[in-house]
Amino acid sequence: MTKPITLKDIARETGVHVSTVSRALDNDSRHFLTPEVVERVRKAADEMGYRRNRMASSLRTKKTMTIGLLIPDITNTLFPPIVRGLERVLEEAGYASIIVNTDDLADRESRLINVLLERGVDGIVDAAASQDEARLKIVEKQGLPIVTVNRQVGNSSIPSVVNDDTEGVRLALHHLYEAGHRKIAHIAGPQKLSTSIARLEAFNSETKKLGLDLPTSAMAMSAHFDEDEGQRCTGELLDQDWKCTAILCANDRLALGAIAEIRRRGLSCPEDISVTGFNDIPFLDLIPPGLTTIRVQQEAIGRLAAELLLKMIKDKTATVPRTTILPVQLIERGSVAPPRIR
Amino acid sequence: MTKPITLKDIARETGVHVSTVSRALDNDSRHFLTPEVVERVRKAADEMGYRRNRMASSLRTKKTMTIGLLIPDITNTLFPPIVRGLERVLEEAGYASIIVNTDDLADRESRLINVLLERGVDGIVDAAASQDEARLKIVEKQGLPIVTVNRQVGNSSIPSVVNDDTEGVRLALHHLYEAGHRKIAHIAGPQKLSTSIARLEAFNSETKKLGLDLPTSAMAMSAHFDEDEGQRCTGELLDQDWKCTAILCANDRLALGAIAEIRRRGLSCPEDISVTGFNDIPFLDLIPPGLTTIRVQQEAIGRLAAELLLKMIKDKTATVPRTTILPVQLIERGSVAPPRIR
DNA sequence: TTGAAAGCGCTAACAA
DNA sequence: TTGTTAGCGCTTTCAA
Repeated sequence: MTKPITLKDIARETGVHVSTVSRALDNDSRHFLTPEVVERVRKAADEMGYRRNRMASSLRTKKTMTIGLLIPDITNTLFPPIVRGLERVLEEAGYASIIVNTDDLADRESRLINVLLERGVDGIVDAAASQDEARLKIVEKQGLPIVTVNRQVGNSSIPSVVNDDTEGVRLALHHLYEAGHRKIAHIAGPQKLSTSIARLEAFNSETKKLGLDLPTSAMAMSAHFDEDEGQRCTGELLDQDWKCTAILCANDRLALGAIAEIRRRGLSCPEDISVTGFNDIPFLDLIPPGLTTIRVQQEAIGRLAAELLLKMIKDKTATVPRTTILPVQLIERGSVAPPRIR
Repeated sequence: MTKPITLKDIARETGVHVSTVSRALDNDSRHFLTPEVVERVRKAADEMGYRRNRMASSLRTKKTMTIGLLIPDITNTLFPPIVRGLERVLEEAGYASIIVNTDDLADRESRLINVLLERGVDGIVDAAASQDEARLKIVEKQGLPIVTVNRQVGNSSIPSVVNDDTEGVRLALHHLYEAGHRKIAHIAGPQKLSTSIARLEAFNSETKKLGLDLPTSAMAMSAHFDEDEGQRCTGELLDQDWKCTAILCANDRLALGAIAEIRRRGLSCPEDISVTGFNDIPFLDLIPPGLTTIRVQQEAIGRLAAELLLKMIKDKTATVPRTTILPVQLIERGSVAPPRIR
């Protein structure tokens, strides 16, 4: 129960003024001092077990060396890699991060942004951005650097680092097309998320380019990115008269649900119906028939976002790219086969 | 780019002293004031968009309303549920959390504890505890509340919230025994972690109680909790003269590796060799043959740890249970069958 | 019930 | 090169 050592304590011990101690301990100002003093102070600080009180220094410098990270849900395997990527570069630069889970709930988002603001974060990385940018405008108005990752906010000017959703859908679609599929359905994600919107749009425009004439009922709308919704939407798709031979899903969990529903109906994937996913979450290779999917670079997204944010923090007037798009990759496994002739 | 409103601003606006404003905004002191003043101040604060500067208040009160969370690796699916459980109860109580990843590296652990200490966290939840308690002693000596979760530190007095590792092993072992297995091997986890140690000890004592006479080579030691090590250890087990009919693995990922290696050798699970895991990570039900495992309550662990920590923060002299053990549950799937008669 | 004043620990002008 | 001084925004005695 020893109480923390302060600069004052070290000053008393070494016989110099606190400001001298402060300078000796600050790498940017130590060169103002004689090496002997610096040495003496540092040694004393070390021996006394000094630890800088960042609250106090933040109060003076207006920098907390902390950034805020908004994510929808840390238990969703999509996000931890982003967190790691972020922390890798932030930690290096001396920043810590406060992570909050919004559950994709608007009121939670507002409340949690406030939590971050109260704690004086130097910047925000938003992996939980909704399409409503009102809340983020508040942040921008404070002059606080912010970047969204994985998702973008409508047509706002907030910089974002995202996956190439369009290319991913194109890749999956062409893969199905080349396997011989013409009647391809799409299970879209929740339309309040930019990723879902982008993927649905890509699906529409690419199928058109391919000359596929799909009924509107070829698109099923999921309410959540989960297995249950994948299952429900697949049911919808299979119940109608128009019969698809393949389902391109907006993410892996929807695809897993799709495969489950296909099986439940006594059909099989890929023999009766081919399925593709998006994201390439862990363990997909172990789950039969092996989901063919689009691999995204989540950790890279985190790293790039951190670098962008750091740049914005260092120079508030820095010009940063409005959108950084990361390449995606088709991962072929067992869930796609030529359509059955029928 | 508006700069933050301070108490001073509100004081000027409402014509009262800053200390009055402070009191009006503090639920514990507002009753000293006339309701009219409170009302007037609060209204002004609201309209002006006041947001408390927690750095400043922390400096005075020595409370940051922030707790630190040490985890080995957020991308390991075992930990996010703990984080959620923690945050659920901490957020409720007005606390935010700083999460750091130690990668189970001793020097990172020290450095990151220091990061948390510099930021003046009010308490620490350590889900990355190693067996070396030296680093945590520093924390305790500061009088800073700390609790370990999932793991315990040797025979220290630091409170912990853990799963019932012993019971879990007993459950899995008896399940195998009842299926007819007598030659049961164990793939142990890294012996620097308390969970691994506890599970290995339980394996030893329970097999003894059951009267199984196992050679020491029935125990393979993994260096990491991952698939590769599971595979390597299984190779070791299968290469020797003593032939096991079942492998009890210290966690699910080791078990997944074990199954892979069994298959690679042209054998099959559970027909030739039965396998059990520990933790019940997501998607296990979708991976054939369906790993029989022990389900642990990670989110509950997080919640309980948070409640414990809060109690310790509120009352530094509070007596808290040294160990809180959560019940575990056997989840039967397809990876266990009677041994082949041979 | 409100105000005045001090100070948390630190940094940064300014002075010497 | 070092010391002096002021003050970041807040809370909390003490006094009125």
